Amino acid sequence: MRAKILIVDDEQDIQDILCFVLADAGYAVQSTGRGDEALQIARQWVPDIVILDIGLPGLSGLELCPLLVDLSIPVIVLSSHDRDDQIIEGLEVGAEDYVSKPFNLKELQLRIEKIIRRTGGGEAAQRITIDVLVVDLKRQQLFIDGQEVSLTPTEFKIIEILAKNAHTPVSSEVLLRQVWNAEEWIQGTEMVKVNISRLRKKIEVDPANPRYLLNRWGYGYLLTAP
Amino acid sequence: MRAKILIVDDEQDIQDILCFVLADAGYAVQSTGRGDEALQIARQWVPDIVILDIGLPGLSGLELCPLLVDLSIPVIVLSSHDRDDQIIEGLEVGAEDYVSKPFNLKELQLRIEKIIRRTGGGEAAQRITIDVLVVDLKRQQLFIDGQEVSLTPTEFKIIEILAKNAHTPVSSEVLLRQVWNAEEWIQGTEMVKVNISRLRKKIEVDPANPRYLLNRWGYGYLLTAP
DNA sequence: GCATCAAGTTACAATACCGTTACAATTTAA
DNA sequence: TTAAATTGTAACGGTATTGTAACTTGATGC
Repeated sequence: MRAKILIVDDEQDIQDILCFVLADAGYAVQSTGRGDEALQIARQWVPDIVILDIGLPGLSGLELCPLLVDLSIPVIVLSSHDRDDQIIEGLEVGAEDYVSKPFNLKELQLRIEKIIRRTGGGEAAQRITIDVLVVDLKRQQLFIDGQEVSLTPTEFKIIEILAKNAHTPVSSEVLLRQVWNAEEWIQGTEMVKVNISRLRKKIEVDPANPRYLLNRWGYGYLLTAP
Repeated sequence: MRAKILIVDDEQDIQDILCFVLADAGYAVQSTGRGDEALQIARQWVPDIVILDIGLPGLSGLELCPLLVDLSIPVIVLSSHDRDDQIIEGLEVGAEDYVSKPFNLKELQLRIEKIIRRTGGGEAAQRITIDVLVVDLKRQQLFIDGQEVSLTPTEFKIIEILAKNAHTPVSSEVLLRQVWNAEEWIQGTEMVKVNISRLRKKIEVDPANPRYLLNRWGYGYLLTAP
């Protein structure tokens, strides 16, 4: 899948240029000039990188940056060339990298590539995204449309296994083995049924007609998107 | 173990300043003005980071950089402010990061810390900032909103581990292992519970409804911001 | 339609986890 | 050495979670 980049800058010119160049370089790009909107997009779209102008009107870049870092999205901060202290501020609020304006496009691209290579290739997938569902394996959290849903340990284990096998059904037997470490089970699949039911109550709008956590009759359960 | 930094610059002044400042910041430092010598030191001493002036006489920085990258040592490139193309050259030969001369020392330090934290090399991350919480690892102090909170040694160890895993829950088992060096523990998690309780009394406004030091049922404790 | 089995729901009891308090043991500072 | 601070232990209560059972709903094949 193509890497997703979100551009946050109030200058329309810069938005346009970056959008064009980065889209041309093969990235999926979205852009906005407003901080609050950026946060919303970040939560729903979950970009791989955010390029953020620190001198943003409204919700300022300095405020926005740590929020993005909390979502474990790397941030490249843009700022004016002469303000030396802004570099430091930018790095202190947790930005992954810093580029000063007026910036060299090639430099920016190289820095983007570097981050993507690291976050994408380096460590084992920390989070799994299935449409609006985001499963953060490290933080043990589930997000739906950017909204956190609090799950109990067993519930999360189920979601984790289903997410790792997204779109394909997982049988109750496999779930029993993986979640409950049950090599042989005298009991039936009671626990699976009950926990699936509990899960649907939490993550589905209408638990009776699930949209994400589906069942394939005779095969098992699967996590998917509408 | 302290992180090791090798400084490669032909200007004696810069060598001296960097040596002094970085040694003061708690790093183990070596420096040289010659490219071939730098390579030799890198092979034998195996620094965690090399700070490399790209405009080096003899074996040039541009040639040296990829050799260091081959040794999987991250490189921060130093270069003159006005030469824009040097940034690109620097990044293209595999440098991890770039700082232009005349550089701001604080910026350089932050970039060093960032790389070290990522590569997991030496544990030289001096301070960890989580919103209004600042954990000073070197001085063993905790600040909340700039106000110092005095902690006992064990309390600080707990905060340190939680800070290093900011926003992600750490289980009692891990805490026991890391704080009390308990490979196997006959006792239960009593000490963890009690110490967390004591910590909350110190750092929370309302210990019964904590805002920073939270617990996620079944997962563990985490340090976060409201 | 009906028997059968998979799947969903509900309620309840057992359990695991967490927070607090008090007190003893230990270490540190004066 | 004494006093204070720190740390470990035990016990209790409250609450979230989990397993179990009974029952209902829905799908499938004859």
